[in-house]
Amino acid sequence: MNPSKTDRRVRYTKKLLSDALVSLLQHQHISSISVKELCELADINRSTFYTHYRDPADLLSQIEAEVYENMRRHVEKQVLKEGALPVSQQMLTSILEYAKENVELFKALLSENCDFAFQKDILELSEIISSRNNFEVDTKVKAYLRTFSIAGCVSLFQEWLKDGAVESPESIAGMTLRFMQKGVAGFLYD
Amino acid sequence: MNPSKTDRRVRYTKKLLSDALVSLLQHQHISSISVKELCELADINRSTFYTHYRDPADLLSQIEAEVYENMRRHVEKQVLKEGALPVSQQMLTSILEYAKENVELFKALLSENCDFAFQKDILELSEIISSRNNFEVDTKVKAYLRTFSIAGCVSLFQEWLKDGAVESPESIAGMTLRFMQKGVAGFLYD
DNA sequence: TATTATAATGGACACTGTGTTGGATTGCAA
DNA sequence: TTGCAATCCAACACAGTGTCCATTATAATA
Repeated sequence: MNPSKTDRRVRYTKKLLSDALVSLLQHQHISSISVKELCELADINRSTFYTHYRDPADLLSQIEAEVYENMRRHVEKQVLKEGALPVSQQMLTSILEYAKENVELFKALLSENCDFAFQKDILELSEIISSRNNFEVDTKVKAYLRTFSIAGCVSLFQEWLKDGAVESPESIAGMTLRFMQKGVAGFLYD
Repeated sequence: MNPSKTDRRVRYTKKLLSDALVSLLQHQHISSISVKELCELADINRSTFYTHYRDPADLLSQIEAEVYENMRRHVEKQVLKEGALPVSQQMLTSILEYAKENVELFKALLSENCDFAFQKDILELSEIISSRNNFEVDTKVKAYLRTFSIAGCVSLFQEWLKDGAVESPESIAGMTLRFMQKGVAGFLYD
């Protein structure tokens, strides 16, 4: 299908490099990862790396784009099912299930070791989802609220993943929505 | 007072290097900042840098420690004044005023270009402040709530600073507390 | 002010990672 | 089987690193 991936060798090489990068990102920031160590871990020749990517950040952005695309499809499917405008329990659960199936990957992409492009994508995605939520208010305050909520969400997910994603996606989704909608209040009286 | 700072030359050198680092941190991640470019910007000899710091991250952690100490004192003074346990409007306002007086510095320390040590310090500080808030509940949920709230806070502050800190510290403090306490609800009906 | 201690400078060193090249080798696809 | 593209491998000049040491400049203080 994808012309750049017809050759099995290419696919294999890219997979090895991606896996190696995700693995390194568990402990190091993207800008401190050298091409050399990445290639050694992936057991790929350094020259080969350069035939596919400009540098590790380039590889990262391609991984991000791919995962984002998967998430967008996930969300779209969910929207079709429910026609949901505000973020629903089901929507969030579905996303978290996908994350749980790819723990290491999501841990890496959401962590401080990445360039936050992924988090910015999520912010964008959330704007698309709730864009029709147009109660007319000061847009600046609205922007602050969105920033507050999404950052809170993402950090909560991070912690969940870091601790091994033991709780069910459902319960995390429910908790997150309560925090978003009611803050501390939603925590106390429930 | 501080024996390591008796010599004026040392103080001056350290100041130049700190300023240069904060300036570079506006646009680059700490782990991508080279000693060379840092010294060129500060107009300090590279050898001199090494007599004071191990690497740029070392310098950063010293800056962080100093700012954190200032913040801790700030908070303590406020606690004495009010004996406040939950974070109060005054407490937050006071912190934000301090941040506004040092915009570039706080932008750098809170940004994605730092190692998050500072944000972790803030999390710790918040735990100290609200430690006596011991309504007995599932501590895991409580931990998630704290993560959610602090991350939201920090991101909101980041955005405020990035846009030039035009709003008053009071209004930002008020908004933040409403978000924390009531979430979206606190935004809608007010 | 003159003296002394020490901080900063500037140049040199070996070392490591970078990005590129050209040629040899491997293995996919048709 | 053959042709072609992907991978490997060795070598290259170049950048930044961290550590010297001799020299210069300047702060502290007698």
